[in-house]
Amino acid sequence: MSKNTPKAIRGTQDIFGADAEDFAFVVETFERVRRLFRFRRIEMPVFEKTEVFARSLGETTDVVSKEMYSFEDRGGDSLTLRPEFTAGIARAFLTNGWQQHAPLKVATHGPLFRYERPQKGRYRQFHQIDAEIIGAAEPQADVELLCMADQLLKELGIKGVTLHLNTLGDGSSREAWRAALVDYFSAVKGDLSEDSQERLEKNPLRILDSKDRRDKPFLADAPKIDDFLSDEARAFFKAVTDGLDAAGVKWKRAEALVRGLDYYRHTAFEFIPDEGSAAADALGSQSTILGGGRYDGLMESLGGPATPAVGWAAGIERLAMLVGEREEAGPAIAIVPEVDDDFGLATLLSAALRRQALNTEVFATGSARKRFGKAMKALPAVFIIINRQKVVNSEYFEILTKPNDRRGALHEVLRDEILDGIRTVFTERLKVSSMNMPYGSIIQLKPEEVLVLTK
RNA sequence: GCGAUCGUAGCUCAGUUGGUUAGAGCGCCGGCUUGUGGUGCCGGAGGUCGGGGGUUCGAGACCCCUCGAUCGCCCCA
Repeated sequence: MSKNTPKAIRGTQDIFGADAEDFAFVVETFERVRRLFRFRRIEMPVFEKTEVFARSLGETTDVVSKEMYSFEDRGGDSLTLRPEFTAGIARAFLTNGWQQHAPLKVATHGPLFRYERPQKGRYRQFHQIDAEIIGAAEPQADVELLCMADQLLKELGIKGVTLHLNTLGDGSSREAWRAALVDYFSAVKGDLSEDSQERLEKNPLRILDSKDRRDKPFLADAPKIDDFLSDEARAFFKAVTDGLDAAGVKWKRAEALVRGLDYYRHTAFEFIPDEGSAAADALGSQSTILGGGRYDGLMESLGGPATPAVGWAAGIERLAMLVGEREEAGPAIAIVPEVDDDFGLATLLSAALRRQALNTEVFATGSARKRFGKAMKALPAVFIIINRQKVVNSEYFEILTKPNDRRGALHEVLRDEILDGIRTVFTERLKVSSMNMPYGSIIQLKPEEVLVLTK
């Protein structure tokens, strides 16, 4: 590589091969589960006016104050690449009059941008799947959303992950709790870590999940949200947990679980790998794989009517790390024309087979030997080798259908389907009633038959 | 924004206390062998050792800066 070749931007990734398969598997599974739960697909712009994020997330949050990709466009407007989905969806809900569809269940996925230090499972351009229920104040909405998340993780085959659940109460409960925490921690401020002293000013709730040893002694006796919950908030949370129990979704109360962004109320949750699990190992310090909560305050911060809503998002890269290696599957059929003159016949066959919904790849570069070697490496279920033979004065073609023994067991079931497909192509084209074609059979075609085939 | 480790061919890595034309395996290209084929053998292309500066008779190795990667902290999915 020349030193003049531009490099990828820090924190971005080019995804290829097995990793790309993992990524696609996550997205495809999400799409399937989304339909099962009847969430409607939406597409959102990748950038918005900066104020969309500044007003909804809160000016003082780290995301807004130092992690946004903001720029001025040619018209002088301040725009920002979306650092999350929720704010943009809320904006769309308000500007498009989607109130008429409320309660509205929507889902989307795509890239997000945050100027952060890259590390394991964390990038500057990263990707999330996202689900939201807007305009539903009932705890049933929280339950349905969590059921969907739970089923998604199960269908992805991710094990050793637990739903950690908490309530932040309604607006007034949350404020009372926050004030009590500030009082409590201010009294011992000098003994707290520097980080937590700062959090005391900016985000006191966050002190609760501090990892610093100096903070730990004070955490157990800190004020609990449960002592500040209004009767309504308590009833709401109970309805959520009862619903989860009814649906068979396992959960664990996590009193220290809070949300960083200002707009959250009531339910807050994260799916976190169990300690010592393979999932925890694979993720390093990026422990949360799916997180969200209720954000009843958001719409008002954007100047809209009070609108209750609840949602979650999950990092696709993180999920992809947990779904296990998905190899790129080999082709069903590999076609190897031994000489270039037979490339036309190979093209004809591949086109016909693809129309039969059989994925097919043609190997036609290098010597016959190399062609076969490359076809081997692609691990097809079946080979079709086109071999031109000369016998005395006439020329004929041999078409050899050969199952791949190397991965025989894997393709056992597939083979019959594949050979059926090949048989169909030949019998239809040659207008013969049937064609015997067991594994390893050789079909000899005269030039005039090839002519019929290629017509 | 802070800290630690690292950066040699397309990939995975060797490269001894600084000492001649920087190596291997895999991959790629070509040839031979074999001849219903996945093997073996031979050959070839491909590196200003991330970039810049410095120390030295001499730097891939040492020092500084910078860029990037990885893993933590903060924050967060």
